[in-house]
This record gives sequence, C-alpha cells and structure tokens, in this order.
Amino acid sequence: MYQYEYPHPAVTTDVVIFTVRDKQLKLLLIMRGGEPYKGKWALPGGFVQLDEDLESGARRELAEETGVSGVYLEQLYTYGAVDRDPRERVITVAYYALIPSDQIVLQAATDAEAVGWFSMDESPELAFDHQNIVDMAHQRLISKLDYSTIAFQFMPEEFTLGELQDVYEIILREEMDRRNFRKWMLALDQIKETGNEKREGAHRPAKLYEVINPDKVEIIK
Amino acid sequence: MYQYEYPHPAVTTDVVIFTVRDKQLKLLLIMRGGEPYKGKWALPGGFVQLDEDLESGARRELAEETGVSGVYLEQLYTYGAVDRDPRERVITVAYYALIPSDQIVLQAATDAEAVGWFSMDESPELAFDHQNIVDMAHQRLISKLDYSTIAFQFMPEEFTLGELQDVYEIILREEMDRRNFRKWMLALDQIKETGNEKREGAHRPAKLYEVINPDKVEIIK
DNA sequence: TGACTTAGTGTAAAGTTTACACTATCTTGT
DNA sequence: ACAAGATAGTGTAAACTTTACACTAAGTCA
Repeated sequence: MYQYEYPHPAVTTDVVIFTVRDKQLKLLLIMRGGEPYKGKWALPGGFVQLDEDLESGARRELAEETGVSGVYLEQLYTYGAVDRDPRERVITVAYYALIPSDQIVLQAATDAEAVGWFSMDESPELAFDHQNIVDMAHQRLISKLDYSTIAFQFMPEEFTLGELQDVYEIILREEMDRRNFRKWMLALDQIKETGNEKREGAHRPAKLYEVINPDKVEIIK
Repeated sequence: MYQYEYPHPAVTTDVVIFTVRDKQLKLLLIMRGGEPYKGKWALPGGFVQLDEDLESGARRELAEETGVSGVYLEQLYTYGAVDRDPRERVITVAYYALIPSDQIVLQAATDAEAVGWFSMDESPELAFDHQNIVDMAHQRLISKLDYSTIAFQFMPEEFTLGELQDVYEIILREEMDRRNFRKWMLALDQIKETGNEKREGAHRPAKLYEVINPDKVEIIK
C-alpha cells in the first residue's frame, strides 16, 4: 500500500501509433482484457512508474504491448477530465508515434491481449476518451506534414519520391502535382539520392533517396 | 491519509502568465514561502484537486495566487522528469495565460507570498525546472503570433493599430513596416473600427478597433 | 515491336510579400 | 496665429513564391 497526506490521481501514458500501409493511414489498437471497457479496443498505455520519466514510460508501454521500439515519439496533450476513468481519477499524458511501414513487427508483445492495425476510416469504437485523443493526434499529424519533415518518419531507409508523395497524399487526402512535389521536396535539402534504383513493375525504375538527418524532425518554411 | 495499491505521483498545474506593458513582455512570478526553493521565484501553481479537471485547477490557482481570472489559457506541455521536485515525484501540467495590460490587478491574492511582474529580459533565477517551462511558453507564444490571432489576447477592448503593432514588435523583437502591417491585419478580417478615436499627445488621433470574435483565437493563413 | 506503366523534367501565369515616402491632424511653444 | 514636432494614415511597383500544366524516358509483357 502507498500512503499520501493528500489525494493523488493516477497517471498513465497512452500512445497513438500511426503507420501508412496499403494506401491507408493506420492506427494500432489493443483489445482490453479487463474491466472497465473489457473487450473494447483502446490505445496502448499504462501507469507511469515512479522511477521513469513520462516519455520512458510511454516507450516502455509501447514496447511491452506492441513490440515496437526506437520510433519517433512526441508528446501530444494531457487529458484530465474528472470522470474520464470510472475507477478512479486518472490523468493521462498522451503521445503519438510514427512507424515506418517496413518495421511493423506486431505481437512481439508478451501480453495476451489482441493487437491490431485499423484504418483511420474504419476504426472501431474506443474505450475511455480515446477517440478524442486519436482525433487530436490525427489533426496534429496533418498539420505537421505542412511545416515539418515528420513524414520521413513513415519511410523506410530507402524510398522513392513517388512513395514519399503517396504518404503525403494518403494523409492529407489530396492529390499533389508530381513536378511541384519533387521541386518542393528537393528544395528542402532534407533527402539525397542513395545511388540505388528501385525496379519493380513494367516501367522505368525510380531513383532511391534517403533522409539526410533521419533522427531529427525539422521545422520547414 | 490517502491509500493506493500502486504508487501515485503528485500532479500539479503551473501557469506561465504573460502580459505586455511598458514596451516589454512580462512574466508573473510568485516568491516561494516554503521549502524547497524557499525565497526563490516560481510559477504560480499547485496541486490538482480530485474533483476539478486540469484547466479548472490551473484557473483556480491563477485566481488564488494572483487574482487573475477570465483570461486566455492554453495547455503547454507536461513535465515529468523523475527528480524535478526533491520531495516526491511530481508531474506538472503546464499552461500559459495571456492578460491584457489593462487587466493586471495584482495582489488580490489571499496568500501572503510576494507576487511580481518581471521583464523576460531580466527574470530572476527560478525554482524547480520552471525556467524550462518559461522558455517553452515563450517559444510557443512567438510561434503563435505568426499563425494565429493570439496577440489580440493582450489587447484591451479598444485599441489602435499602432498599439497592436507594438505588441507584435515587442514579442517578435523586430520592426515591422507600418503600411504592410495594417494591410495584413485588416485583410485578416478579425478586427473592426469602433468609430471612436484615441486622442493622446500632440498628433493626429488614431482610430480605435475592437476584435470581432474576442473569445476565440483563430488560426490564420 | 507495340502497348502499357510509372519516372522524370521546365516554364509561364497567378498570387503573395516586401520595400518604400509623402500627406493628415493634432498639440505645444513662440 | 503659425511653425515645429509628433504619430496616423495611405498606394504602388518589384521581388519572390506558388500553381498549373504536358511531354519524353525506361522499363515489362504480350
């Protein structure tokens, strides 16, 4: 038992995990194995330990529940409505993570809970206030495409300009002119040719590019 | 005494309060009356009650400690480093608030603690990790001037275009062309003439304007 | 070798942002 | 009463950025 002179809320971290695959923006959810909301889909997350900071806690939960590690993770917002959890007062610090489509190694998790990727178009009803959190993360992602290099976090080590443009078009839900996209992207000076080509399908092979500074999301413009 | 099966961190809210006055961006601080950091300046803030949500808690602390209410308040970031408070694990949800210069009613506070406004140029050493919080709030404020109407939150009900331009110039620390500033501001369609004039000093009187939608900070561009 | 598919490329028009200087209207001092 | 001094108020052209748009290149496959 832990005792305090004043009441303390519980603090959790929850993570909205995005990837782009099969021409869709997808979201990782886990099925809750216990009450409340048993059987409902929810964001991966859990209680913050007293000896780990918030981002470490989010990464730990991410790894435990989904097997995902070493990815881009950013704090989103902190949700603290009084009755957001029916058991006790729970404040959650929400993060969002972006995963390259070639790194989705599901079910390395130890927990017995079901884990699944859902298209943003057809995600199920969510536990707690998790739909709010997902909506806010989605909005933030869309905004950040415009003024940062966050989209690179979805790309594998080598990628073509066409694949990169696909990511933008899928998330922004709008077509972009190919010439203008290439001019813009190359002018940013954030990617460079690897010298390799991708030959696939009955057409001209595409040059492969890599991110110059893959660990940093730059603010552009 | 409050007992929990698992350890719970303490949760506080802290608020960075800005105003623009005397041609300077200023910050409200309170002097700590108790340990730790006794006698050091710090952000107003305090423990979240279990029956109030986070923003309500921030507003309550703001009112109690500074007498300020009804102002613009926005969540900034949540700070949770393991050792940011020497007493116990404390996670703080930081907010920032903007106050019109004609509304600064200091010391309506009941607490005996000293309260003071400090220029951002010469703010004292701060308790805990509060300097980090201030720096981040400052950065956010600067960014938001560019893509939102947040600057209106510093203005009284009626103001001149010159006064509004002063606010931009003080915070951004750069001079702006008067004609271009007016063209830009009026094109945003967010302020309108009140029909009144401000006559003050030995020069032509200035038209007074008011914000069309004063309770909402619009994203522009 | 022709049909199909995606990759790769430049230019002109439209729109936006920047630079820049003079007149208007008031107060104050002589 | 009028000159000096202060801030308010206004338009235009040049520089820069963004958008629209169509053809050739290099592969595979029938």
